Amino acid sequence: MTDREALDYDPNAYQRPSVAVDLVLIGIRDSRPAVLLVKRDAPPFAGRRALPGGFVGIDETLDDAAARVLHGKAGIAKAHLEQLYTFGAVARDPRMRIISVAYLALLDEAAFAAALEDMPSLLAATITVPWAGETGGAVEIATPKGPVPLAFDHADIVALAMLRLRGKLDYSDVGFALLPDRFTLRQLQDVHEAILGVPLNKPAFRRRMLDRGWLAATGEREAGTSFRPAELYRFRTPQGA
Amino acid sequence: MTDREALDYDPNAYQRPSVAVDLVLIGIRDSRPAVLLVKRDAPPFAGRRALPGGFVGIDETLDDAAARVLHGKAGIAKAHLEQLYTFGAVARDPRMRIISVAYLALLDEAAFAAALEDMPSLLAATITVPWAGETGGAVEIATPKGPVPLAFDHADIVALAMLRLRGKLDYSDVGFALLPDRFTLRQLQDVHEAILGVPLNKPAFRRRMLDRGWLAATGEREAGTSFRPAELYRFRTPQGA
DNA sequence: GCAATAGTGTCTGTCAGACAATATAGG
DNA sequence: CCTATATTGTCTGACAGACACTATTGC
Repeated sequence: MTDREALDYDPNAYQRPSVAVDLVLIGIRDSRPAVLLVKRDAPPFAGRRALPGGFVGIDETLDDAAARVLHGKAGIAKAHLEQLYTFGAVARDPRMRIISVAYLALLDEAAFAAALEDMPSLLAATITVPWAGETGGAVEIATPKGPVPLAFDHADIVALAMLRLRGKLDYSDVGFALLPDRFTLRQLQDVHEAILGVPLNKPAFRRRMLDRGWLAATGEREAGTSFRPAELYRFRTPQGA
Repeated sequence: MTDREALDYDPNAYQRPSVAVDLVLIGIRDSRPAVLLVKRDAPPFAGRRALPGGFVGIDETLDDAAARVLHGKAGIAKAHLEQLYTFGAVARDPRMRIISVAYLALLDEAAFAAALEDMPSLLAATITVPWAGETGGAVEIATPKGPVPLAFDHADIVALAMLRLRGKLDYSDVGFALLPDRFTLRQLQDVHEAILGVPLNKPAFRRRMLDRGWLAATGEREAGTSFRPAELYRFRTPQGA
């Protein structure tokens, strides 16, 4: 029996990796996608920015660990959370073997701003996706002061998060997770344009969204405009399907 | 400092979960999707069928672990392998905490048959997906002798694999991973129909596939038919995009 | 020539993009 | 009335489904 085969029978005989979750907290700021980052105090990558993360407890599910990090490290009570991908390169953390389950977390503009307010240690950086079409290349993560290099393989994780977001935007409800409870069609279109990085045709967008049956008109109108106010809609989880 | 917070700072102070990979080996048999299963010898679920899997070594990546299981447990040298999802329910294995990274592996008909031949311990079971539209419900896994109950949460993993396969079929190259190097358009359509579970329109399917630019005509024809032989095509990885 | 399937042409409905016209709120 | 944006209407081109027709091979 080789060492490799022994792994199949006696997991206790071998060293186990640590398992962590890392969160890509995304919101829309000034019509651009942005991500919330923490600052690392200790080596490796001391001083660099990183995704909020934490180890998975032996008695907690991955989703629970993600929710705990969301609450503890970002001070956010509730957000759309979905598992993204699991990163398992051997040397992705130079200290020891850590396998990281990445989660995508989506915040509306108010929740994003509130998190920044409540946790001054957080930094918001805008994400720019070079229009590389399908294949997910690198993304630029920057503040007005300049680019923000990330620790570990976290830039890859953000890039994958944007790719996933783009892919799911049109056929799933992720777009609504970036908006408040009530929103106008223009706000919804702004979110889609920010994620996709391209302008969209207004009448076509309206038709498509309304025909999907996901929107319920509230009868209310937005306030505070100096022009014709738009109708407020609410996301309605699809019925029959 | 609470126990939870301590996890963030000292991973060695707490027990680590084991990490495994499980493979959903899918091929098309008799125009139906099928999966390759191993038989469990030891408890829990002794005697039941399960997905081939193994623990992840401390010095191997997740992809490497998946390739090792592919080779060792299924006797397959090469297949399309892609990470599917990571399952982390606390009690998914009653013995101990095992987090499993599920992989989707796609085999063409010959490779599927060869694996069955080479490893007599493998069982091929057909997968039937109830036409539940989008939301991924349960799938039926059965042989001609009857339904095959799976160990652990492996039935959920197979269900997710089918959902992913259906979702990616039309816009990615996964369909070609289920076919040999050279194939006819009819074979390609058969694969799509088997995965989607619905008949497709022949002229529209041909147009769509040829317009995508993924197919290269070989000039050769299939042999052994008693009627007009179809042209053989080869998958050509997209150029410009 | 016959059987059976490969491959093509054409019609039609659906739908997105483009463009423009109309509606409406505050000032 | 004027400004700025919401909302709607219409035209057009791209494309999928339906259906029928032609092509080709073995027998």
